[in-house]
Amino acid sequence: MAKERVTVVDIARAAGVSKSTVSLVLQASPLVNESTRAKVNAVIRELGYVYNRSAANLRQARSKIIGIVVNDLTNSFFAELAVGVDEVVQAAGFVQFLANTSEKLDRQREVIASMREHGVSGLIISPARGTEAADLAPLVAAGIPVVLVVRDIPGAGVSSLTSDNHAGAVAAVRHLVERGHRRVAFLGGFADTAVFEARMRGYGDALGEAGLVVSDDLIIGSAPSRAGGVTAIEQAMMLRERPTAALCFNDAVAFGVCDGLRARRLEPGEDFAVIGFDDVIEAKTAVPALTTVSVDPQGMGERAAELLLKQINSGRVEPEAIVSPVRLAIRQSCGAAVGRRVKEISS
Amino acid sequence: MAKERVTVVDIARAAGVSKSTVSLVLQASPLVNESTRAKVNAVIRELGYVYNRSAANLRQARSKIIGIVVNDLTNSFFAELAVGVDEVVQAAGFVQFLANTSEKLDRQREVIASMREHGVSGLIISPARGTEAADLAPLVAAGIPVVLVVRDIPGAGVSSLTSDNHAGAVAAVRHLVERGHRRVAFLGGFADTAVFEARMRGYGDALGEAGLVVSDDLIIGSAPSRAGGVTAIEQAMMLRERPTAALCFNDAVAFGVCDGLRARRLEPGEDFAVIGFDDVIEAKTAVPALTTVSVDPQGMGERAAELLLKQINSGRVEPEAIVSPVRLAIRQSCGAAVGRRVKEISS
DNA sequence: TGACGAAATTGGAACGTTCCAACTATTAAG
DNA sequence: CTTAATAGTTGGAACGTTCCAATTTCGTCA
Repeated sequence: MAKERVTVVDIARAAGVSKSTVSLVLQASPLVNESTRAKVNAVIRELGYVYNRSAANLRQARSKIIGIVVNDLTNSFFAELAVGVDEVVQAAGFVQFLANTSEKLDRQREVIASMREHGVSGLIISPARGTEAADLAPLVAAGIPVVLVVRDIPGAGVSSLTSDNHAGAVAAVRHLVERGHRRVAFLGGFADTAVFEARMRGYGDALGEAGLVVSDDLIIGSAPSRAGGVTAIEQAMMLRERPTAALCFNDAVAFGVCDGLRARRLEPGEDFAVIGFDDVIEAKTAVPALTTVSVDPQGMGERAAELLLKQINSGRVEPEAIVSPVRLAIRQSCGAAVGRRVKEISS
Repeated sequence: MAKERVTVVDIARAAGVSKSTVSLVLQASPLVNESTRAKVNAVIRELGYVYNRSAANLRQARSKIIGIVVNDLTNSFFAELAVGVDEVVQAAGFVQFLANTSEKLDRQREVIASMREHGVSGLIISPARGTEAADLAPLVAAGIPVVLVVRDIPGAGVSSLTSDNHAGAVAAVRHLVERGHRRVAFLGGFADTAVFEARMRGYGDALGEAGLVVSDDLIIGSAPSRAGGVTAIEQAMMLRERPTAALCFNDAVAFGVCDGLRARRLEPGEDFAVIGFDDVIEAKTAVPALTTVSVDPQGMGERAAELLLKQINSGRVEPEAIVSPVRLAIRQSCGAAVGRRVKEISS
């Protein structure tokens, strides 16, 4: 069944008008008379016509597709970001190509090339580690709007939307210090990323302003995952002078830190204060609820999409670097003023 | 810059061959001479040519795009499923359209329509709740291969890939019973889904074969989320005769149950046995590591993609309903043989 | 040397849409 | 009653590729 494709000329013939008129109807043009529009629409429904976007894309340049490439979909931060993007992109009548690079540069190169071939009218990219400005050059040369999210790439000449990592870290550490902590660790994350650098700098600055020295022992990198958090806290607890609190690179690490604490019979939030970063949805409902620097990934996805759409519609526009403010969501996991509760069972 | 698009005829002219030859080179046809192939490829690189898939799609029917629609990307089970799909689909030279429906039927209708317009050559769908066979009818009428994942829709006449929910539940409950539990609850999930029905039936059957009665009190539905798990276990703990173990609808619920348990100062795995369903990546690293029915979401995505690709390549093929086996991954969260450890601090 | 088959190459007609300029009806103004 | 303006409608030429049938080039064998 459905051997032959139904095309505009088929409905034109059936409706007794020209294909041009049908095309006008499809584009909801105000030029066509109300009654003919109704008739054409009726025939469209009747014959089960489906619009062929490949043909349309061929004729006109613009394409109603936007691409989104993320470095790790498995991380719920990025999954939420993607649904944020999808939300606004869909509402604008676009459709999203989503690709996952798993932090692999060659994979990223492939998917970007593939998206270009499909004529995406814009790209939202959370770049894989090690992405350079040169990787994006062909895109900007071709005049394709690009919005970088989460990780900025200096000198790429495209818009970016990042969160205020430095301010967030400062706020978190300040809070910890106010609650009496003197030995605060910075746990998790890969040291060679800009995000890590900014958060760690905020951590150091806040410590400094409180007159505390920052000790390299207390900065422990790891994979930015739950498993990484477990190993980081283990390492931290091997220190002679153990920390009593930690700012974690992200929420996944923070959850891992909580796990590791429990494995040592320490209750996060009571025996040790932990603060995360990102505020993924589970942060609110976890036990103890995670105190974290709220970045609102879904909202970030939405804003990135809006920014991209704006650039797409208004032709070419100046690249802008937006850093969105963050706020500290204070919940239970940082509840420990030092010594508030003396743990009976030691070790 | 890059005012004019570079097309096949441009490279044909520059390479001193015809556009047909260029097209042949692009398709890696064995028909063309090795030396001309090299020359053409050189020119392609030199001029920065990018292939126009819209034009190609227009000419030929097939499109190198597959669509994947999931009901909740925010749930890491589906995120992992999506990366599994992406993996094999990308390796096969396809690209994926991913859309999130948030369980909304009209959203689903829209995205499926949009994907058809883009000429996807196949669809992997994890249908929103309430999806009916009629919703998929236009797709099968148009001869577009569809693979349903996770949730099957009876009578839709398309292939499906589900996990053996019944057997998994049976294995889990059997394990609990062997460890001495008599009052086992079934927590979380919406009662009106086929997946819920299958898992609950397995739960009931296993109880029955052990000579235990199934009590409606112990079957407590909730949203299939972490928050839902918290409320479900709270409700369970209000019962006069409390359960000592629970099979949860999925891992998210199981994590919520653990949270709720801790909020009552009960340690999951010691004071109460909990088993999840799905085996998301965090299950392994959580503390306590979650005993769960392993479904391998990523592998499932891969198999779904392979199945779809097979159908796409081999023209039309009989719809097949595959139910993939599951295994019980025994970890710590079910560690409690009843009474094995007497909790000192009661309440 | 000529003929033949195989290997390469090629021009032109699609594919289904949009855009443009031109056209026809209809209405309003003089 | 003519003219001008306005509202709708229309045919045909693109867009960049693939496919087909036809053609050229080449090596081989009688």
